[in-house]
Amino acid sequence: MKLYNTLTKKIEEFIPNKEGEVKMYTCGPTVYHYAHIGNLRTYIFEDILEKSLKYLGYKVDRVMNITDVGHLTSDSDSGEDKMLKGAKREHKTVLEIADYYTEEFKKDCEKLNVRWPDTVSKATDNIDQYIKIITNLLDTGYAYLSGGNVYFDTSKLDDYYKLTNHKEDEMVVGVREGVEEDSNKHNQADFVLWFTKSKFDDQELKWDSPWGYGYPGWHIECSGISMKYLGENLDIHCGGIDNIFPHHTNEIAQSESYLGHKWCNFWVHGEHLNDQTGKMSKSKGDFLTVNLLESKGYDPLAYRFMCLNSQYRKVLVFSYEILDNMSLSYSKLKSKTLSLTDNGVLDEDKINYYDTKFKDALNNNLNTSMCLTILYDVLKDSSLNDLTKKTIITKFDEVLSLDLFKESNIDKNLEDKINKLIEKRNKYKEEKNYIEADKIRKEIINLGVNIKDTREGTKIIWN
RNA sequence: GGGUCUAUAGCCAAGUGGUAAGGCAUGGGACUGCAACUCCCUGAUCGUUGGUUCAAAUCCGACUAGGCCCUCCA
Repeated sequence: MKLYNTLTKKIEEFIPNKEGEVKMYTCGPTVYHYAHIGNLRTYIFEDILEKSLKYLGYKVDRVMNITDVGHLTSDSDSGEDKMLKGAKREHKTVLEIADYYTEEFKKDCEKLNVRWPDTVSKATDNIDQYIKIITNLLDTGYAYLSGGNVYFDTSKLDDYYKLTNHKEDEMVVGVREGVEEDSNKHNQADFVLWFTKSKFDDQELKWDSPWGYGYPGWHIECSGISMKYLGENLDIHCGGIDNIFPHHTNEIAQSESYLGHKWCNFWVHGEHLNDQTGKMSKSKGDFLTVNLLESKGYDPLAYRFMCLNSQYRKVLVFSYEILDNMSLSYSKLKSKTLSLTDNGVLDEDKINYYDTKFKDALNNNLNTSMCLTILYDVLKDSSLNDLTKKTIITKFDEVLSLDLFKESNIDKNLEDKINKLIEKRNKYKEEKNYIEADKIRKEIINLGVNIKDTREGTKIIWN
């Protein structure tokens, strides 16, 4: 499989450390608020990657963290803890907040058919692991104590910026507002591994450590959890593109210093979903959640379809115009797949032919847009019988996960009611009383469904 | 200022050197009492500009526009 590797800035052939097996780590959410659909885009991408690897025959072992402590609004000692901020906002404890939003995140994933990873671990469940790593980094001189906190010493590394090509001299400190420099640091780029001293004394979650009562920095959790569950050699590390710096840069620094060897060969990052003004964020403009889209009548899977129509490395811009367009495409596609029958005999040659094309598209840096084109090709191929089409597309949907053969939930009472109305309408139609017939049609449409007159009679079209 | 990515029809988008996939919309037609659904037909020389080449949307340079990162972020 060819994938773009942020580490080399090239599309490369993906080769795992152990043939046929992939150890994959993906950065999880900080559960202090609802996820917006931009956040979820990354999880959709990771889901597609995981399922593609499996489709191509790899055994995939995937781990994700849940950040429920330590993620500050800044990496200097001046930041506010995101979790704490969420708890204050809602007058709850940090743990209540974490549990609540973890569940909400899980629900969003279910709605988007994002598979929950095999191993999902909370940052607060692995404190001993972080302490083990930090102790080692202090022993080997990669870390130092200052002002009560433990820092990683980036000056010990020649290639700290290898993921970004940043040049330290050219870096602009405080590009963002509200970033204060931490005077305890020896170098500008150093980062905190363990806090015992924060300006925010009311930090709820703290643990004993060799350096005092405190809590871990944000970056150490991903390194710790990854190594605990996936070992010393990782094959793929994913995340949103914004994580490249500083989060992933710091993960590499601390992990490789700890291990004494290269840690992860492939870094794969998902591009953002932007709104028309640029980056989507929770603090600005519409807070687009899956729930919001649903309340406006959109199927969450139409959003998944929208993501698949693009490619994970391309900026995707959100607008309701585009979502409307994609919703329509999606429902048309689905009505086609749902109308496929079980008639015919399986054509193994054709199945293999399309399966190969589909795999080629996935192999090509997850060309999901091409995957959809192949899907349309299958539907249009007049040499294929329905059963063969259905078999091929069912396989595709293992990766695409668009529920292409899942009927929407039909309300039985509503169905009866509509059928009665249709009967009534047909009577009027026979009498050529089209005024009354149209009235009934309008009534049916007002119930939220459509009808279609066919040779076999009137059919209900469920939206 | 440094880094990084992008620029293809109204919209989404494929294309990785040989004369532009696909989807949605639009327009026309079939079907219909009219419609909806469905089906058929219908559109672009690829941001601008140099260069390499027999041949470039595809490679190289410049320019223009835009996104993101440079210690919140997916």
